[in-house]
Amino acid sequence: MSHVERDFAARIREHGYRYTPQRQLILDTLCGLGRHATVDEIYGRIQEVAPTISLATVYRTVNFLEEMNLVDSAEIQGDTVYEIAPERPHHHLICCRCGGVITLTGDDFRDLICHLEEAYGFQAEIRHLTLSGICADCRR
Amino acid sequence: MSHVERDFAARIREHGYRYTPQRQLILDTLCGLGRHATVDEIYGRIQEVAPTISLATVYRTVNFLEEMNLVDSAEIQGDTVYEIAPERPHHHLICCRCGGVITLTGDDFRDLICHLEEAYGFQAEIRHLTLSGICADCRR
DNA sequence: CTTTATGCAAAGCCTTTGCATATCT
DNA sequence: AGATATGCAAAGGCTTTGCATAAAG
Repeated sequence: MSHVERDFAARIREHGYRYTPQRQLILDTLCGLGRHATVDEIYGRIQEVAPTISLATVYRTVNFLEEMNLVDSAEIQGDTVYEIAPERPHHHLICCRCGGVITLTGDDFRDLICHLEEAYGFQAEIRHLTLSGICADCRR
Repeated sequence: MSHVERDFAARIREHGYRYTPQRQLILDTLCGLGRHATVDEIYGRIQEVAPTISLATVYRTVNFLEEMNLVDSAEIQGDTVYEIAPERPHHHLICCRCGGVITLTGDDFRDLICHLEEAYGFQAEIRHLTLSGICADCRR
């Protein structure tokens, strides 16, 4: 169990909730995947290890973990996907052609945010953005 | 019937499909609303005028119109919404607090697109983006 | 006339929920 | 002990689909 996982447990218990095997397993699965996953993907993976876990629990758990801010959700091409919430804001570039995902962890959006604030007084909260386009490989 | 509507008819017929009263009515409704609308909102409005139109037709029609590139869809706070596809790319800033929508029609994203291309070789296709944040009014 | 579109009703998904049981603190 | 979480099964909502009928070109 890494210190990251212990942080999960602490963050959950702080709020008076329980760190159950199911919640741990779902967090582990998402950590292991290291990418976006649908509820069905999570459920499938988990069934190999713990076949008694129910789909309802996966749904309840991802919603719960999202509320705890331990997990982020996004809508990608009609699917709702989940992933471990990164410490820092991050963003994804998704290639329409090959489906590849580029993850941005830097400040690529800082200028845009400043611009929107100056031009419209709008304080953009861009923590997890997904943009479509064509990646470098596919353009060749 | 404005010239815009005639364009719709032409665009549909060009592809060998038919410009039916139902399709016209749904396009009219979206034009009249001038904003995002859910299928239910469209259906509700239309029922006041043409109560015989079916919900299935509204679903089929918005999908059809989206395929014709006459209508855009977006996912806003869990709802799928539709609107007339603008000639030019445009974007929305949505205030988390008041729900207000600011529509951007300018080149606010040009710098960002250039940056992503330079930094990652990624050719972003940003035609209809929705960002969350807090609007100027609510910040006061 | 031929093909496409519609209305209706039924089926399909994905997701949530009620309730009894089990489990965590 | 007392509250929360789980599993199961059922219900809910939204969306799609099959089929016969109607209507557009």
